[in-house]
Amino acid sequence: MAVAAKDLHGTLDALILKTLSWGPRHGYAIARWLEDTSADELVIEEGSLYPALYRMERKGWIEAEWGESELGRKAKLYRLTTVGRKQLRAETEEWARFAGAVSRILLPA
Amino acid sequence: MAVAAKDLHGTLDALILKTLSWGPRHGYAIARWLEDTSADELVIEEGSLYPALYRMERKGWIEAEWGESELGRKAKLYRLTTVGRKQLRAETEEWARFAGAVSRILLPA
DNA sequence: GGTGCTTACCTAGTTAGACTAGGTGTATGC
DNA sequence: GCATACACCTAGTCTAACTAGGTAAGCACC
Repeated sequence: MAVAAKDLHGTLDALILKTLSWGPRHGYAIARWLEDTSADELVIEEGSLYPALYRMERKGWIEAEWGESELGRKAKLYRLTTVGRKQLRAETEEWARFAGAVSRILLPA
Repeated sequence: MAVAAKDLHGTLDALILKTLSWGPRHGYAIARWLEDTSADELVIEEGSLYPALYRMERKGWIEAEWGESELGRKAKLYRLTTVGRKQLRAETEEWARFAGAVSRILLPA
């Protein structure tokens, strides 16, 4: 059984932005999608998720609106802004460079 | 020009352990080696490095001994312990899983 | 001999992100 | 009636890395 990463090490924002790049989603669904897509290798704690969403909303990367989930429940739907899309590109690039550099040192060629 | 990563996001310990796996080195040389090897994509701040070395010494991953640098200066030489070597394997594996999961989500296939 | 650069180490205090550990309320299934 | 899943929220803590300093020795240079 895959032991999940304990710490998202600064990648949470990028992961959320990427999730929303596929279309608007509510918080709970973002967490579920990331966990499913990573085969539970990433675990998104709610105590990390919701503060991150506020942070990103304040920064203008995402916008929220109350609506309904697929199951008909009250849910806060988030979607990417133009600034957020730009931010996603920047963070993706930064991740590629960082992860590449670390991997070249840590992992066998 | 490569803009260096601002934050090592929890990889510093693994990077130090890996550096020492090639043989004993003093703190300053560890930083130089990592920066050179990553073509300056990783920057090791001294305010991060020395506290990390203490942390790792306390945990028994590395051992220190005063000696001389290649240039004949007083320097504290660190080397991996058996526990540290085991820790390096664990952290490398953890990094591979984590970076893989994040990359599969963020980066285009 | 003074000035500046590099080597080498160290530390106090701050920041930021994710965490733990709780809480609310609604709906569904048994 | 009770447990579980859905969906959101928050206070407080932890940790790693950061900024921004400092010490000291050796070297080159004029």
